[in-house]
Amino acid sequence: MTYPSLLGTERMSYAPTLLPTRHVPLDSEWSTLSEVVQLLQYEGHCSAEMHEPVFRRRRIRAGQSLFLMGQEFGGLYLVRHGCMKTVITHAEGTEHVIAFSMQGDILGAEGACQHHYWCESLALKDCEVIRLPIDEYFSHGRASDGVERMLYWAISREVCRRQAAYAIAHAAKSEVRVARFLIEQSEHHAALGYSASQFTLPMTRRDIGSYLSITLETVSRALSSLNQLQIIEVANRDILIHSLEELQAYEG
Amino acid sequence: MTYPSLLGTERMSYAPTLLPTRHVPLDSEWSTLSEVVQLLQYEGHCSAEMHEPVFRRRRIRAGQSLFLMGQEFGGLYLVRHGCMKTVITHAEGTEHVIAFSMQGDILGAEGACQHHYWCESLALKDCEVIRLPIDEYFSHGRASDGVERMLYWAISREVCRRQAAYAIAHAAKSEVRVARFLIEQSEHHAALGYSASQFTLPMTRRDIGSYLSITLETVSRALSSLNQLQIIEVANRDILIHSLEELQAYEG
DNA sequence: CGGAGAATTGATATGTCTCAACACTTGTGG
DNA sequence: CCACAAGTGTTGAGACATATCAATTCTCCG
Repeated sequence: MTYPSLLGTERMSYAPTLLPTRHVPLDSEWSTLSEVVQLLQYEGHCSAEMHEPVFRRRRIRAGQSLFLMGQEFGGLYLVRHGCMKTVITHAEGTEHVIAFSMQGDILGAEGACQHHYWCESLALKDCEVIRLPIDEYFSHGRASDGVERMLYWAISREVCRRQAAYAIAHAAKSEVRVARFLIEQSEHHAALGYSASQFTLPMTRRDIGSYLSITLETVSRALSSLNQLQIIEVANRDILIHSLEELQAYEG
Repeated sequence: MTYPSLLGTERMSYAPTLLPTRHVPLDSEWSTLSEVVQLLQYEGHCSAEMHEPVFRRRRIRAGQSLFLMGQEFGGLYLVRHGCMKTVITHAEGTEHVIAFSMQGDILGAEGACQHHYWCESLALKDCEVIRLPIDEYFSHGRASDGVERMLYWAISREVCRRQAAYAIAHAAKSEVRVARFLIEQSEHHAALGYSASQFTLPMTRRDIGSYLSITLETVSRALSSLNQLQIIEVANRDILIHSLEELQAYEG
């Protein structure tokens, strides 16, 4: 039911990291605005320095949390490598997956209007994320160099993502939900330049089920069913989509 | 199945309306930044003029659309009076309600990172909305007077709302979904200074069902069930919550 | 190799959908 | 003002999909 590897969740301090200070920790690395713009696929303009290493990176090992529910807001995070899942834990202890994030995705957007994160983001595989200190931009009232606008643009993109996820999870039948989930994954991979027809899922059937509001057994059966229909080929977490058209047209 | 009153959907032109031009239409009215800040319950700072009438209002009669799916983005809208619903229409023609919005809520947030609205927002009752021309702020590269930041803050709040809606619609049992929906409505009313325990729903059972991914019959049965349990009292769209605690604790 | 979690598959239980009938509400026009 | 129509809401019976419980195999990792 629970993930034992989560027990080792580490916290971090949120010292200002907008610019490298005199004492740069040996294990830290920094990203440039240029890299951030590229990862976000942002097409707007930034007048700030593009090639200075000003955005701190952070590694998260599989199973570890980036931030916890209720934790003080410490900025957005941009996924550089790896795969994360974001969950809400209800009072009764039940976990609910609300998003899977990969390269170029934003984490923590729901904390930007609050002072706390509303959910927990944790790594499915070893990850590297870039901290985007929107909280510092916000509180320091910095000059308008286009960076803040880019960060808010990224947040508004998150609204679209959540909306799309909502639509996927609301399809009538479980097999259709699973089909649309696979399409979402496929498109996400394609957008990053990877194969749209062949990929390995980083999450368990239970996670997929939680995301789609169905049980893990139903996810498994749906995948087997789509497999038998020759629309996809499933081997554990390896997915091969034989016909994206059939998958998109699939309505049960 | 469909709403006949929607047929009369009117379109409007999106001429720049940031400042009143020489030809102010007789039927138009304008809101001040002060009013917008108050409606949004925004606590940040704006250095712009607070009491100039710069934000155009627009009336929408019950059943009419504010914007349609795929329509070119023309800014955010802030609800001043009335009640709206936002729907996605799928290729097959099925409608899916993704949000109900009332006073102080933002519409069109998903269009801010695109050039088009992704969904349709239409009035459940006669409404008045205020246009927030974030598109013009964005394209004109305006000075940093705090207004743009406020608009993006409003968008980030939308991420939280969508997330909350997601959690509500993902509860295991239909009665729990309906219970949580009522709690959401109650809290929304309370936040606006209205009664948390007594209110009239502006939407049909079908709309509620679409929002919660259940059928209208199931919504009706759930309400009847909660009524019989003495937790609430239902008479058509009039809701009286006898015990908010029991409603929150209700798990089937 | 052994153990724990992950995944598949089956049998049964249960909740929701579907189809249907009926009562209530609202708005319109004679 | 009433009759009527169309939409809204409630309730019931049966069909169907998914959840639940259970057994087995697979996979990964120490």
